[in-house]
Amino acid sequence: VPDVDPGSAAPLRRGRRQRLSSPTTIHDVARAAGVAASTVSRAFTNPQRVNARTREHVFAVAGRLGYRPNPLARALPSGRTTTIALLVPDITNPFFFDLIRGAERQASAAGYTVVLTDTEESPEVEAHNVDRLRRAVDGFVLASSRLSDSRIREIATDNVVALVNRRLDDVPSAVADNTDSTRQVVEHLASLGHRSITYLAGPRPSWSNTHRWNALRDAAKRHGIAAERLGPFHPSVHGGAAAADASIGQGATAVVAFNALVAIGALQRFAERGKRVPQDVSVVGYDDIFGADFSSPPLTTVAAPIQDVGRAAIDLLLGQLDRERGGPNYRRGVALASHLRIRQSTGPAPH
Amino acid sequence: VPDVDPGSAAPLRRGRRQRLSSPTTIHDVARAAGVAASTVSRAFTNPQRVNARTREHVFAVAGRLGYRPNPLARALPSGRTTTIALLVPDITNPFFFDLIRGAERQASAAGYTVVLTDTEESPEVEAHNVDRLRRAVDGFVLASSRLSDSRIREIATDNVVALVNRRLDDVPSAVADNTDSTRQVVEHLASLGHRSITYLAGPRPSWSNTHRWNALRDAAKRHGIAAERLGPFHPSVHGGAAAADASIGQGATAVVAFNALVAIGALQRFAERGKRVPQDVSVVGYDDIFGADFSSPPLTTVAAPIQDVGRAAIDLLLGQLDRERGGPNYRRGVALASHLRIRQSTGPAPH
DNA sequence: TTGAAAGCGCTAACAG
DNA sequence: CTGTTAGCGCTTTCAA
Repeated sequence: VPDVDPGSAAPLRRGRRQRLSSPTTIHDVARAAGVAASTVSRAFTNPQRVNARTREHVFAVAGRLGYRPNPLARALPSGRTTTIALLVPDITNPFFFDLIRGAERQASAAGYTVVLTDTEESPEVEAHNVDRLRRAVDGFVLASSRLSDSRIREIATDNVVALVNRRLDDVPSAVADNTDSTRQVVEHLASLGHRSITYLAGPRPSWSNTHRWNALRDAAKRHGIAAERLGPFHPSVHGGAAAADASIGQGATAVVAFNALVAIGALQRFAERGKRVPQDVSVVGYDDIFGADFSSPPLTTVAAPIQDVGRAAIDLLLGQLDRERGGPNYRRGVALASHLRIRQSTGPAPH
Repeated sequence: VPDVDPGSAAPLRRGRRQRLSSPTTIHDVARAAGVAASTVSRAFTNPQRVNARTREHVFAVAGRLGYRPNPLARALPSGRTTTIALLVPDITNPFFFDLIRGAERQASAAGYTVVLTDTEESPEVEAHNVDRLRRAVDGFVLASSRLSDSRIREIATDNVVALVNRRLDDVPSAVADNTDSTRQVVEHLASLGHRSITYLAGPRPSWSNTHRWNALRDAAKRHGIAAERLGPFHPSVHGGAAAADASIGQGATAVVAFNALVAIGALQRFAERGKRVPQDVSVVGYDDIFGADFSSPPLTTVAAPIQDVGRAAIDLLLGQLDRERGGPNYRRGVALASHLRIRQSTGPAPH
């Protein structure tokens, strides 16, 4: 690569981005190929509507010139950015890894880019991010949204939205259904002789939190077992420590934590406080995250096909996008079943 | 849920995005404020270059109309997207959480959006993602890139890039420096009576892998200790199982794993194979990830301020962007020191 | 300090 | 099947 053309003193570096050689445009290709710019455009966006020979010629020239369509310029007139925003409340929660990966893969497969933002458990940050990305994406996947129902409806009015782990009329959603798996949890604990279950609650705005608690309370009632609720606690290992202390104060023998982070935090705190798991207290957590299988002791969890949930959410979103363009594939929502995965943190009730 | 509004036959849904009321533009504001569109534009991008009174008036009108600048339209003429791409080789590796969060926070603080992509340990996917995002972002942060030096140089020629955990002349980078912490590892193991250390290698294209192995070999030599290398292994818990088996075959008494995922996988495999840690074999891993503190036994690790590394990488990138616009704050690179965090996976050499 | 005008690179009618 | 022509919403000279 020759360093600099000695003939040109100052030029070559005009424009605002000095070292970036100004990229090949549709016009460069058109000129070099001896066709109109619109033909080049069509060749790329609607190949079947241009003569096979000219099309191949255009592609050849474009390839030779290293032409790459500018996604921004493409998005402006069409309104379509082929970008999807994925909002999660806590990017450091391993629960979201698989969700993110599933969503990313499904989106990539469809030619979409996903921009990921961390809302840090704050409804305000979440709303602000939506606002900021509004015109830069084709739609939003709100995962475990902390926004109010009304705020979500509002957003869904003038944006394409799919929800994850949240149910709301008229807004498509992909959720992990914990109804049956929670029943399994209750029966598992009941069979071990537990007469009372303490739920360590997560964030109030979390739909999953309510869903899980309701399922637990109902199943417990059906089995004639007491169900208590403590919290809410921050959905992290730190929150788990607080939750453990609270449950000790309450004399719990079996706790079911809002999520595995809280459960793992509780496990650690129980150990510090001299409570043996599962001899003194049994611990169950939702979400079979990384680490749940090697905690001390390994954690009994409710496992959901979360990568599939991520995929489904993207499908729901793309379905709506297609519907807007007249496509038929639009679904109201999906619920994927989860199941109990028994490990060593649950055992017979004490006494 | 009412199925369909019976009152509206077909209308209400015109344009390509039916239910989206066409958003307020700069022209709407201009008209309503009785000024030229360019004045509205200036008011938002260069406030000090428009009369204070008109500026306030424009803002008032814009606020009343709910005007939001369209980032795409803004990016087209200016070439600036205020978006940064962050590429990581494995989004499910907890190591990257804090990196991502640090980068995200620093970027947001500067008004930038980050798009995150998972390259799944593949140089091809990585190169492809760069290519695809080329014109949609202002710059790239390549974290633990799996690309070759020459490919990275090539990319850095016509893109703004910052590297994480990779050193390369002329390309700014933020790295966790493991030189001193690796010396600490060697001295720690030596003081426990180990005479030989086995390194469980990570991906060949990983700079960290080479960096760590070199540091280990050098420190071992200085202490008159043997250093062996096994691998490469896939940088995951699965790779760790293979690594454990290999090290058992080799009779290792002290292993240092490329990363904590491999170390945790090895821990599990050692347990399955009846090897006690640390009585039979000591285990150390790089990266003090989520889970390292509650594995069985808790893992001795090399901990780095990885969130700060993420921040630094963004700073490096923004520094270059500013330099392109004439700003001075441009730095070649930063190296943040890491340190040994001793837990229970290391102990006296057997015999 | 402000307005008019010319694009940024691409898409999408509309003719031909 | 292909070319011409208008923009998409905004920025940015250039004059006034």
